[in-house]
Amino acid sequence: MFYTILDFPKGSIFLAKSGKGLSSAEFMKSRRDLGRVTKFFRERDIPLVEDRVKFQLEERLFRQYFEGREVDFKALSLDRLTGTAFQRKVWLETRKIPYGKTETYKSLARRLHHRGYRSIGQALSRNPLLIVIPCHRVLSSDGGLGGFSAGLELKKYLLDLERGKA
DNA sequence: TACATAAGAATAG
DNA sequence: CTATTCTTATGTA
Repeated sequence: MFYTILDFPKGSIFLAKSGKGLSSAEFMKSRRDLGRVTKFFRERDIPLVEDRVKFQLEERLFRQYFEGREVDFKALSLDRLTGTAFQRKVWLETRKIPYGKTETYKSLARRLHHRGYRSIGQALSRNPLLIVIPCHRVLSSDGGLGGFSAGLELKKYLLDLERGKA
C-alpha cells in the first residue's frame, strides 16, 4: 500500500492506494493527524510506503480542484477495502452527483428506495474517500448543511469552491 | 419561527 | 441488545 500527503488551503489530505486503485483520501487538519489515519493500516499489518510518484494523476486532479476548476474524479479507479454493502450503495450513488450540484439525504434515500434518512448520513460519514466521493454535496432537505465528519467549515469551503465563490 | 420528540435504518460496541 | 448517527416529520407554543 502506498501513500502520499497533499496540502491544500485548509489542511492536508492523506491518500492511500493499492495496485488496484485509490482506497483512502482522508482529511487532516495538520500532519499530526497522520497517526490517526494510518491506524487502520497499522492494525491490519498492512505496510505503508510513501511514494509520491504513484499519485501523479491524483495530485494533478486535486490541485486543479482546489484551484476552483471543475474536476471529474470518476476517472480515478478505486479500491474500496472498507464498507458494508449498504455503505457502498450509498457511496456509489453519491459519486454520481455532478460537480457543483447538490442532493439531499432525502433524495438519496428515495433513489435507494430507502427511508432511513439517518442511515444515509451515517454511511456518508464513513466515507473513506473525501472529495472523490463528494459527500459534501449532500445537504439537509431544508437547505442546511447537515453534518460533516471532517468539520463543517471544510464542507462549506468545498461547496463555496464549487460555486466559484472561494 | 423555535424547540422537543418520535420514527426510521444501519452499524459499532 | 443498546447507543449512536452528516435526518425528517410532526406537534406545541
